[in-house]
Amino acid sequence: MNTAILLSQINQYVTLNEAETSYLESIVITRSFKKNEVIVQSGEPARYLILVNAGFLMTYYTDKDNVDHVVQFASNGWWTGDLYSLAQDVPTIYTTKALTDGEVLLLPKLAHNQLLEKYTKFEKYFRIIFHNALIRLQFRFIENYSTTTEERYLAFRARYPNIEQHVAQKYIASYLGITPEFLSKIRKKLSRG
Amino acid sequence: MNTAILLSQINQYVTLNEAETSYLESIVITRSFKKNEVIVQSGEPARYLILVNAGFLMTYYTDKDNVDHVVQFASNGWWTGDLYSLAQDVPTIYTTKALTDGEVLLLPKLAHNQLLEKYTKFEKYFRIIFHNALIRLQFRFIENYSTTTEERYLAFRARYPNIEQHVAQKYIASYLGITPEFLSKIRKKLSRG
DNA sequence: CGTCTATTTGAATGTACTCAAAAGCGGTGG
DNA sequence: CCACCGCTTTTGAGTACATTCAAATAGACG
Repeated sequence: MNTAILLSQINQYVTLNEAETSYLESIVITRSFKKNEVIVQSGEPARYLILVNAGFLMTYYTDKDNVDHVVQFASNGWWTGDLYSLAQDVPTIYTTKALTDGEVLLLPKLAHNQLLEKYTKFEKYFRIIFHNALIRLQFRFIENYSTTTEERYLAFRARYPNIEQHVAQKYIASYLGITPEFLSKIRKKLSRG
Repeated sequence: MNTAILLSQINQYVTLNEAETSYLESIVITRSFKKNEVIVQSGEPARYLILVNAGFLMTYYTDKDNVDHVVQFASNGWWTGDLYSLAQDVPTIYTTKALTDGEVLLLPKLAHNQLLEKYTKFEKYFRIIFHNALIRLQFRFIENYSTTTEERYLAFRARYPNIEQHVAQKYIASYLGITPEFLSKIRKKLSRG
């Protein structure tokens, strides 16, 4: 089992001893996936926190008019998973799908809770992880209010240069909150100007 | 010093013993404020996590074109403060201002760090707080993509019925990400139809 | 090669914005 | 207590950004 990425992720913020490391390794599940495979299906309760070990994933939700909206692209070292569904045991509205072949580590809900209870170091780790995720989401939020769509597309390309090659433009449009047609027009404008 | 709200806030998620309670009480600072007073000024590094004890606050940031965008209204029992500025010691882009007379409890940055180190129960508490804040922000995010502006205004009114009376319409418009003129037109339409 | 899906292009439409002016409202001083 | 001042809200006209719908073109993959 390849937990190197998980451990280096965690050791950025806390220093795990042997007991903590081996306990963690004993409870995570490795799962490999193929391109286009669905890792988490909306409508079912979320069961895992997911860490991407290799490859690319995207997560989208389906609104009441049956339109998909991409909310996250995830690669190497990124956590994903529906915290709300995990906490409340309600069906998740998110679907997570593979953009490439790859591998994830699954941390089952129950194991996660036990981990927090058994070693407070993981309380600290997840406190920091949630803290950082909150800051990033706040940043994305205010970016939406103070930049044009064109600027946001350029920022996206700058921030995730290696994602664009794996994902259809319509999903990038969805992530940016615009239609594929309009993204196509922005790209045309940029290539001319 | 009135720490009742703080303690009941925290005891929703963890159970503090006497040592933890009295330590916490020894490090928070009470500060009362008047309507229109600025609690935190953008441009300076954030120094406190802030819990509202009484009254209403709003937090907004000022973008590169000098336009204000309201990001949060806070009342009784709500935390506020710029996590990024606190963590990185950079100037905050947010200004926090009083909408009414009231009182806040201030948790200084250093005291917060000491609290986390000294009692791991607070790691758990803040892990949960950040976790919940993240879920709420994710929800707000997807709401923006899948509802009309009119629906968002109605949802806002339903969610914060007691805030509308304290705050100028232009700030609600700002919170919703629209111009005051457009909110006025939405309201006219709603009152007719 | 053919089929299916993604992307591009264009025309018509709609949603929200800008700018300007009028009306409403609250607080302050005479 | 009322009149005035400054700020907020309303209203309207014109405009810009982004959407919808439809059709043409390009690409991917069996």
